[in-house]
Amino acid sequence: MKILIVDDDDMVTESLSIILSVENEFEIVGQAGNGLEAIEFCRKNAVDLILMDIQMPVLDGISACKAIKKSYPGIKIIMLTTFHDYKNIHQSLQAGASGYLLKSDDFEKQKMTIKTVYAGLPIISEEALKSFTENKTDEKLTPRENEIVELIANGLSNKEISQKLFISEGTVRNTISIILEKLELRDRTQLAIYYWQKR
Amino acid sequence: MKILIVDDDDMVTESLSIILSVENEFEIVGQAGNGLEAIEFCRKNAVDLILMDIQMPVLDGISACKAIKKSYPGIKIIMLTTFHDYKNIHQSLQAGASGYLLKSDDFEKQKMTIKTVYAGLPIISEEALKSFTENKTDEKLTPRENEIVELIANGLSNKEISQKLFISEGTVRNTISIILEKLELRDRTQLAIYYWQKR
DNA sequence: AAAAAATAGTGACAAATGTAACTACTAATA
DNA sequence: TATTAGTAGTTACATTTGTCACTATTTTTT
Repeated sequence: MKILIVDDDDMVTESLSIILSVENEFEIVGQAGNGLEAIEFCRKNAVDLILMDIQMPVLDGISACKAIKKSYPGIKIIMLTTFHDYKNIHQSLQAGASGYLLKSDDFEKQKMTIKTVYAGLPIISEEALKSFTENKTDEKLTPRENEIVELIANGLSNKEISQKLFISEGTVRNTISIILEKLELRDRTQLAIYYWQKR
Repeated sequence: MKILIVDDDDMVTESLSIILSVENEFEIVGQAGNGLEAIEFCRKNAVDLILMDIQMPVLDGISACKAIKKSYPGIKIIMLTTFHDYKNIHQSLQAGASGYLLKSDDFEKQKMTIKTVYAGLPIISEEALKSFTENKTDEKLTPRENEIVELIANGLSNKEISQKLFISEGTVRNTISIILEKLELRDRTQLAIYYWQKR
């Protein structure tokens, strides 16, 4: 299995190369420092699978993933990152990634992930999966504020929220103002999107 | 690996038993016809992994998954279904399932999934993954309406939408009214939620 | 004990949103 | 060819939403 490792941190590409090349199945055919280099490499070399960082200079991993998948749909791509928010998972999957794993996952898991993806099954790491399912409270917000966020994210109007919580509509509006300011959002719709799409 | 198969359709449990027992690694220790039977079985027998249908009489798979995970967190559960909408995936993962596969997946993939989950990596089937990432156009809506839905789901205001599409704000408002009526929603926030959470 | 944070409220106001009732043009379809 | 569907528009109106400026309790923290 010809593997290309893409990460702007040489420490990461180097250590991954060493660890993975222990396995006979894996053949590290190249390393790239950003998305553009990865695309270049795929054009010139045979690659089966790419381990790709998300945050990189020049061209980020998600854009590179899109481009590579378009030109070479046969190449499997596993996103590799320390950030594991919902947004990145979602975007990566939309960009055509077959999986997602954390640099902090142990090596046995990483190897298993690579083999499984190569076998044609998409996979996400346990930690990444957690970010799908973990509860959506924001530590920047108070309990009451989080409660209201959840109601907004379920499509309730201010009047409905006030009735459900037995408080005045004015209070609901004030609280939402504070929430929006804290989260740097503009309106309840962006808040609902933030709730479901991000984190 | 001691496997319990839970499905109200005997055809499914039988055929899965036969196919999986070919593999020496797998030992089918039981079959159950609903969630309650599954819980009973786990109380009386040692089980490593459960293949669980979602839609079942008496007690559905998601509820059973929750209950079993609470009492026996060590048991891995893979949801098994013909329906693969986002809502079910999401609910299953929240209920503690480690994976999700379609009855229509080929047997090799199903075996791989079971082995991978047993190894501690959560996995979802390729088809299920598709439902995460597939494009979100609604066939009830016209192309233009879908375009506007997407912009709303990205948090844009009516003014921003009108500027982006070079049409008047009034037209945007009218179009949104039609969209809301078609989808039986009340406001743009519910529309954004519908876009991201459903389908 | 004082200060800060969380909760709840009011009134006024501006801006955004959604609805209704129409018109008008074009492209596709029966 | 007549009709329908899709797109785009206007005007008017009602409602909802969000902001601002304050007040007031209660709870928590320093």
